[in-house]
Amino acid sequence: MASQGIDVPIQIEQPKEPAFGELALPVAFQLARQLKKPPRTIAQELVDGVGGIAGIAALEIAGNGYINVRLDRASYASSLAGESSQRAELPAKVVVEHTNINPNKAAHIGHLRNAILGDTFVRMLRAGGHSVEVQNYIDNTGVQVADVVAGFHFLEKKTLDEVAGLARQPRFDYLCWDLYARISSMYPDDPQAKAWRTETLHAIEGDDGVLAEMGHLVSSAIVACHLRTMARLGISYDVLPRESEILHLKFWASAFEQLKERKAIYFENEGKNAGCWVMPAEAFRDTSSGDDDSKVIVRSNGTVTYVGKDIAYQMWKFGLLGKDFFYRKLDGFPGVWVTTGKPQDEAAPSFGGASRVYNVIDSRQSYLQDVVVAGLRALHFDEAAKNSVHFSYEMVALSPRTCVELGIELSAEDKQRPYVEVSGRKGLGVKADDLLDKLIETALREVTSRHEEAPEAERRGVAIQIATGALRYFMLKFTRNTVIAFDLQEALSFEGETGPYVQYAAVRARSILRKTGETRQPAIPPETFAKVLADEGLWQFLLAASRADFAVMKALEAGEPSHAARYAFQLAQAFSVFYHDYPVIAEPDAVRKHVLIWLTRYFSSRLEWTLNVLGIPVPLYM
RNA sequence: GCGCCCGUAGCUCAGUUGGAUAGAGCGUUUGGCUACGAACCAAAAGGUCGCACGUUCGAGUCGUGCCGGGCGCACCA
Repeated sequence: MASQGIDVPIQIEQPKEPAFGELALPVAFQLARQLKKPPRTIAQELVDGVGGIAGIAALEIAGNGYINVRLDRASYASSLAGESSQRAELPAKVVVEHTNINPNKAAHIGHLRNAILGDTFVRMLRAGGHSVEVQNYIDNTGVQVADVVAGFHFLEKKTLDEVAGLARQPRFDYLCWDLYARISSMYPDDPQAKAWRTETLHAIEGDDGVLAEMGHLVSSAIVACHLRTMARLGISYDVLPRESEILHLKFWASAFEQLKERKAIYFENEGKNAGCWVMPAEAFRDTSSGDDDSKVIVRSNGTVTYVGKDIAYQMWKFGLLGKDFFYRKLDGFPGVWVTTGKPQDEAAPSFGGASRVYNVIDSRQSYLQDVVVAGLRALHFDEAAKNSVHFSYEMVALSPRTCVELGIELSAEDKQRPYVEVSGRKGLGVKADDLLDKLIETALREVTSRHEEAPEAERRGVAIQIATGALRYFMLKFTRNTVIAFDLQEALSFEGETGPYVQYAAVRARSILRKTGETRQPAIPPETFAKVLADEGLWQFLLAASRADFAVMKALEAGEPSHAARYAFQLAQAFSVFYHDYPVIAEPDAVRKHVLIWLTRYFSSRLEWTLNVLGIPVPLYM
């Protein structure tokens, strides 16, 4: 067989993505082995047999036996004219759940990474035509809320009214940040403080008395603070499922029955877990090494652990629990719904019931995420288990240099480390709002130095957009499994590989288009394209811009928002070169000028589309 | 002890699933503003891809073993 021609299917016969452009394929080497022929012979056969792809490409042999696909530039450019990035909406619903609001303190840089990564991925999913619902889990009954409440009540002797007064302050979360750190530092050597916490926790669990009421007050006030902080970055959520409702509506009871019935968990009679309901270790981990630590799901006192609640919640996300929350609109946040324990008058949309779920939680939680998925599998919800994705990312730590700048004292040991972990308990970290304020202030100085004449409010608006772009890009430029050693100077930079660099390209392109005065994309005949695009620089620029859709979808497939961000940067770089090398307005040749305007407009629309997916705004000027 | 992640230029990071001469940004040195705004561009210097075997036409990428660093492994969430 295969005595003449090639009968092995190869991808270049029908390229899925001609926009991938002029690329080299090592097919000759791959096929040479299968067909037991020299690579150069294979290459020649390919070129002879397959040349001419979809009428706009041709194959040619490179010097080393590789095969290049060459696009016909004029046809390719003409084919881009009517292109749009509209995609048919896919019927299946995707839920993206963040777990980043611990309603006990201000949001910090760790929360920012969670929110920006998750929000960008949501935008990518939507660009891909998926119907997406965004949730944020509110852990409003745990010890962390209890810590803050105990701090107000026992340590500061505040009454409910006094705390309510404080909660009306815009930066109430800052106050709790300090209080939380203060009371946490007391626990190691103050038994009384521990007793305060225990008492508060009981009160919150029983949902009774002043302490419980203070718990509601504190957690909802801090949730509002978080939502305001994230809104500054263009991030919002559709629904906030609260742990309190998971408890009160007895979500766990339903899950518990199913788990028992399917024998996914069992009652332990002996050993250290005696009296608990546990999930056997082999369900969620490889136990061949002899390590068989089972996971406690229900404690010996009859209460359910976090993982148990999370299994019930995960079932609900897939519509497999047989129960639902009640919902009400959240005051002050249009479009945001929150769960409640009682039926409401308002007609709420239907939440949950997804076919796929992404849980955006940092990689330290991977063990627990595995247990949750194992729970689904043990219940024979194999589809749901397969479609439960832990969208994990590494933590944000602080660079030692930044700790010094912030006046944080480091132990001799910490100074040796490459980075220092953020710790809410120690009050060690950079608050999200502080960072944003600092970015805005820096951006405003830059804007003012360039546009003194502009009104202050307008300059401020531009500065906010620049700050948003800088922060979002900074959090996205790292791949998910890279630990970010947060460096303040680096984050505050507006030069080089940064959000503002990309925004600047968009702004300059707009400026050219504004000055040329043309509002529509000029029609260019193929012969003109062929002539002008013979210029290698212009051709490469066009090719780069035409890859926007492909690059974003590729990033979506890889689950890496950083790839999309990096593409935007590379495209901006290509424009900077174009901008420098090809003066558009001053171009004397009218025909060539038309093509340059066409290119600028095409670039502008592709970059702005990409920036929109990344949640990075384009300022009026910079 | 077990599991997961990381080790690439002085620093911070990419590397499109095994392909051509390993790339960006920052920093350093040098050159470019009468503006489509220099938040930019051009050029130079800078690499034993932690180490060693292995797999194959081909390894930064896959396998095994070491070395170094980080994070998990609760009746906390």
